[in-house]
Amino acid sequence: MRAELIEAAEQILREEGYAAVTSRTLADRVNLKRQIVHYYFHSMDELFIAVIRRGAEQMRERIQAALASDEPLRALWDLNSDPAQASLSLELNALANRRPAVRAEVSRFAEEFRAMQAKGLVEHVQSRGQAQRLHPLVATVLLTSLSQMLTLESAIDVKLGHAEMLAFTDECLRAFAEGRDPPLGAPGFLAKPA
Amino acid sequence: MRAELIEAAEQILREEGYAAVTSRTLADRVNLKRQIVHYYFHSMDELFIAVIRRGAEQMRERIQAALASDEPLRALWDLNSDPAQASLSLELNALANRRPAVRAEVSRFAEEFRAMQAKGLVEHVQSRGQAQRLHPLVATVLLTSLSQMLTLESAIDVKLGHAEMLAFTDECLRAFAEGRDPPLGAPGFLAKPA
DNA sequence: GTCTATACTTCGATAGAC
DNA sequence: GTCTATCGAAGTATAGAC
Repeated sequence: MRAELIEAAEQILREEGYAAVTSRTLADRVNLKRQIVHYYFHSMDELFIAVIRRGAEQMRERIQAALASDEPLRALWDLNSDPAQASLSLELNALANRRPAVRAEVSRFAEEFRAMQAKGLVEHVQSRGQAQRLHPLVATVLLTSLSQMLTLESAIDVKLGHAEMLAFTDECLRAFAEGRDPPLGAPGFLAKPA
Repeated sequence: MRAELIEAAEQILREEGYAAVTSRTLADRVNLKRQIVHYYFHSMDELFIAVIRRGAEQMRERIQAALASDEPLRALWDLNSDPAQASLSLELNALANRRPAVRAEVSRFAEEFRAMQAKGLVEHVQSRGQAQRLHPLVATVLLTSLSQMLTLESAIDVKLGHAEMLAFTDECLRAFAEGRDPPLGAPGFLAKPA
């Protein structure tokens, strides 16, 4: 039941925002009375932290899978472009802004995942026998910021420049995968082609 | 009084999030009773839309000022890195996600400002007698996404990679201003150096 | 314009029956 | 474990006095 409540909370968080996560909306999803929430969680803070920790475990696995794929850069781009992932991330950030107890958890995991991605990219470049070019943390920040921002804008019908940006990104990812230099005026990303 | 309420709403939106913008917190800021909000605005949607339109006018002026400066690219970066601007933008996005009436306004202005910045960058490059390289919309999306995301992360104590990203960006902006090619592995941004 | 008064809803949280 | 009952606080909104 506790697990079901956490799952329901994550869904509501994604679909309707943190303001909609209340004891009532939660209990409705599991077809129980709203007091049940307080039985499993002493406070809403505790519930949110449980959601974060569970989400973090899943995210850790997804990042590892992406880094283990043939094209880690593109897999990470796709992962961060997942609308569910992006809106969950947005809501948790907004929540972190107003709940100190939540902030500590969110920033801890955010930094863990950033470090993880950067480390994975370094190893990928090394495994291809290439030299590092762009700082791995810079590449990671670029990748996650752009993909998440584009996804969030799409959710509110902002689309000007998206086609151009996606085409640009795709060309960069393709060039990197094939060991070519990126197009003129584009980020050279991680590695220097052989 | 109407103007004061709009100003108060914007402040609360920035400082405490959209969930904190209620008739009570608003009225407290202007030292009146909470019913006053309903006298000036028929609904909360109407209030939010008034906030958006007023904010949009200011944003329009700031973008124009940035584009008219010596270093438009850097001025735009600084503008989007303003914590007040970034968190207001985040809250309006979150609000737009849940209030359809708000969404239409937000996406309209977001696209207007994006087009405005892109057009300004094109004119700047032309005035320097340079050839276009990176698509102006791509440059605009890159600029705003990165600066806003970094600012938002700072607000929740996420800082891993920020120093590297800022140093990288600064070097790109400097190279562009001085008509040099950007550092290896970096975005070439807008123009091809003479 | 601003107030008091009020209606109705929802929130988080606790106490105690079963 | 899940329920009923209840609390105090806060939310949007309306009616009507001054």
